[in-house]
Amino acid sequence: MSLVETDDIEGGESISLHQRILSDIRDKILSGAWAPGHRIPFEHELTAQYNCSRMTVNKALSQLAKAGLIERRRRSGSFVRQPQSQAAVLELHDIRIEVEALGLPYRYERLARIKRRSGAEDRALLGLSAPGPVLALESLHFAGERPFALEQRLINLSAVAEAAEEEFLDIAPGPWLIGRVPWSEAEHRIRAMAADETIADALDIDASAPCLVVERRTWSAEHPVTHVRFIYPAESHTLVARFTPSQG
Amino acid sequence: MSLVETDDIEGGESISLHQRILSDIRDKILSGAWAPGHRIPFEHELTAQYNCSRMTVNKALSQLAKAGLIERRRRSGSFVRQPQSQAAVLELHDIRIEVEALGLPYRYERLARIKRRSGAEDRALLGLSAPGPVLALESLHFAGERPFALEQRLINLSAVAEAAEEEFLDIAPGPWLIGRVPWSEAEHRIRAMAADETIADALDIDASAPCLVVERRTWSAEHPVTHVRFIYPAESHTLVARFTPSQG
DNA sequence: CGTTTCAATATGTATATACATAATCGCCAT
DNA sequence: ATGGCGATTATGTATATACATATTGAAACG
Repeated sequence: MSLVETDDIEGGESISLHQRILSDIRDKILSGAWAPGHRIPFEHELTAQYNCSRMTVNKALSQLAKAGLIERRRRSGSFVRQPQSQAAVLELHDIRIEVEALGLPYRYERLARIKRRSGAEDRALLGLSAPGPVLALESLHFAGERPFALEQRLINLSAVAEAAEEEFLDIAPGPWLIGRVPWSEAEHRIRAMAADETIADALDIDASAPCLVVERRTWSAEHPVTHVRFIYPAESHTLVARFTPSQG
Repeated sequence: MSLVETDDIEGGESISLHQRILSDIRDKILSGAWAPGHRIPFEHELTAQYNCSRMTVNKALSQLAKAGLIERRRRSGSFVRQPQSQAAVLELHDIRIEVEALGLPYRYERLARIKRRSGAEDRALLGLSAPGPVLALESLHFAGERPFALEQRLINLSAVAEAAEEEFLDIAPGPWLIGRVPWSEAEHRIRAMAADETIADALDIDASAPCLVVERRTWSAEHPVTHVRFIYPAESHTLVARFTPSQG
């Protein structure tokens, strides 16, 4: 009814008001319209603007605060934070969940898919001793409009034959592999790197900008399954891992 | 109601009910008490258990869903999700051991040592709510002739009073703290960064060269102990972490 | 016997309200 | 002036309530 009537776009898109406030503000921040340090409207002002209750506004703002986009100060208001703090967890690395945890729409796009006989480099990455068929995939993960991560993956077709039949147009290789192939061991390598031209191009960042690189090799019962390299723009990504000694 | 009365340790720490529900459930899941697929209590059951309104329960569950720990299905209930955490193993690394493993001679050099009352930034890094004395240390770790890592550390003197008497000229803060302070929890943040001039100078690399930054916060029994930031030149360092799925 | 319909149920979203808490501003007294 | 103190203000948390929506299970129907 009159609740959703703040001029809808002609899509008739029926997203929740809460989502609408959230993305409105996020857009303002990410587009730079509201620079870091800028004070965003008070809850009661947003309440008036969107013609809704304070609880609804509050929930949206709390969410933005938890995502690290804004900082809230009692009696003073809410302020756009310095860009940082995109949080992710090292544990299982499902990019969709990472992105959605930030409250951003997730999108996946396959860039390339090549089936070939493994060369020396492929074998080194996968840890194979003998040549064999491999599938090389390159894809992009988006958070909203921006590229979030570039994925470069090798799949050992000797270990996962069914992958040869999959196009990976609609599903990312990570989720596809999970559940299909029980993994027994994995190794992460994490490092920093300057973006070369190809990477900078794909991620839409400056050439030689610093990137965080996470590589993972996975084995299943001694057989190499896959090698994947995720490349994140430095400013958009921080890995977070929390430990407690021994017992979980 | 017996649930709510666990009542405060003598810190008077009064966390919100919402936080309490959240961590209760998270603990159940992460400890394995509630396995993947398990149906967690309905909102109205939790409402009864915690003697609170549905909104409060709903907020907590929504948050868990957004974090990817549970999945919510209308009419059916909420269920623990599949991908259980692999206990992340990035051990607290000792730089001396890293360097010596490379077969290079290790050397440590303290650059600065300042005792001060914690400012806002110090408190943010350590996670302190009230001001108090802290020790700020800056040191360099060498591998052979070359700087291997720059260390910037804060020690909470309220938690580790003896550190105030130590000069840290001959022993690095890391090894000094280990063994003296049993830690109960740690959080790592890993990211890439371009070196600013100060860092480039200390590490003897080009300005704006990519660096790997590892930050760690450590707590002992709820008390913040130390915050440390290691900055490595990108080309000299890769973190390696190896997991085996935590059997459960 | 299969299909359609409908009511029951659990979650999703929103409202109005209330009181707590922290930070700030301005007033007042020294 | 100036240092302290109370009033004001914005956020933090919780409540009770309402209705929407998706899904399920069972009843009604052809």
